[in-house]
Amino acid sequence: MDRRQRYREQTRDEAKRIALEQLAEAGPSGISVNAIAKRMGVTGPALYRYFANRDALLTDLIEDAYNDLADTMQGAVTQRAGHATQMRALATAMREWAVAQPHRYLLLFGTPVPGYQAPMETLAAAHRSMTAVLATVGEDTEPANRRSTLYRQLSAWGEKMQTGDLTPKQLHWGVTVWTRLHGVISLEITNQFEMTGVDPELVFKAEVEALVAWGERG
Amino acid sequence: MDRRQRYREQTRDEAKRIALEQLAEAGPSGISVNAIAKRMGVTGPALYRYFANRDALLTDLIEDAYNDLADTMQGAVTQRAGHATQMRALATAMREWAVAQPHRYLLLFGTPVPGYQAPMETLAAAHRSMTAVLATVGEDTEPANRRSTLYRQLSAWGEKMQTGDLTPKQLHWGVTVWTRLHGVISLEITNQFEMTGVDPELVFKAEVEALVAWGERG
DNA sequence: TGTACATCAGTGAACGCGCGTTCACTGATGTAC
DNA sequence: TGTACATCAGTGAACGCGCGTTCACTGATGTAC
Repeated sequence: MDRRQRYREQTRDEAKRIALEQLAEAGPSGISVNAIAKRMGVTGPALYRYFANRDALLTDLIEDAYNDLADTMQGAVTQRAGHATQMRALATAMREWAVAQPHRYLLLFGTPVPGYQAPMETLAAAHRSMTAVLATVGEDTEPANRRSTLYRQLSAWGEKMQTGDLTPKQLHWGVTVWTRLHGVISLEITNQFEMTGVDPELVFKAEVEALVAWGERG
Repeated sequence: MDRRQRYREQTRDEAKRIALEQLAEAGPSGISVNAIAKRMGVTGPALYRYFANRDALLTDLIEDAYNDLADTMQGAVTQRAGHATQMRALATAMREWAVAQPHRYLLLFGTPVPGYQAPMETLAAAHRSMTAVLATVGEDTEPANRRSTLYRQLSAWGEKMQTGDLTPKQLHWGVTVWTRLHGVISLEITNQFEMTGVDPELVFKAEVEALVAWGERG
């Protein structure tokens, strides 16, 4: 029977669900094995049947978040056609995901968890989001200045990521999309706009349109 | 005699210095009253003569960091002339400050410290950085679309901040400078560029030049 | 279908540790006459 | 200049709490003949 295995997965999922609630309420350092167990109606050591230790649990949460975000962004892009349309869909999907669950976004891109070293497994999941961004890239018409250090580094990165025939200029565009969207989103979900009375969503949309305009200019 | 008072300040400063070391090593949650006292060769309760409690200490660190960053940015801008030159100086100063002490930058703009509510005092310090950004703003020639929601909110914010005769468009420029610089800087100091092999400084410089070019276009 | 054995979930005690904060107290440093 | 008093820094014990993790053990669930 695999009833045991199904039960194992349910228990793991419940533990992670509660861990996410703790993350939302008290940040990464608020995630406690003992407290999770107590809320599951079980003693602390019981959870060590399901996670090697606290860090393993954290790794699971991080990997899940990367994958969830990447799925959301991929989904937004692949269901649409045209670079401008894809760009807007990607940006909206990314922001809405982050605003709906700021603690998960900050788990990935906020202050690094002290003493925690991300294992290799999470890297693959992280790459998938960048792939979605690169799907919104337009054509590259002008010949690039291949001699600049930045473009050489971008080329090397593109080869490592197997992005196929994307030029350094296109990769640079992808990076810029990423940093600009992150800039507005991260300031929004850390409440930095609060004291200004300015709606972060409007700032975000304006930034997206600036990107679209720039993208169409080539 | 004010020997006592000078001694008080020295003790406060030493406590804050050690707190910053803890912040660098173990994040905000790694700041511990007892551990600070121990490293000062004193018992835990002694520090309650100098700080009402742990949150008051945190508030001090945050206020200091805001003021330090604002001073750095103000200094970079006021010593130079010309919008493009000021823009480059401001951006460089901001990035170098953040890269030199990422834990302090993240204390201000990273994941909010759970359970900590920033008091009003820190707001004034926060505003000073934005003022430095707004000093790099160019002329506004075109008439703005004053009917948009974003521009109305920006106007209200400008009046509240007493920015004088800056137009909504110029305020929007200031916000955009802020979000774009923060986007690259925050991803750099959370090591998100590490796995790409791309030098964040080059990405940053390219972003600054894009801002300069946009600023000169008007 | 029934019995013997293996697997595994969960318990409870324990280890060693650190935390923020209060309180009554001692002893040193300053102030006023 | 000397003495009486007030101020203040720091101590040590205590409170109540939570943490991650280990270990030997019980009892239930599954598997093999």
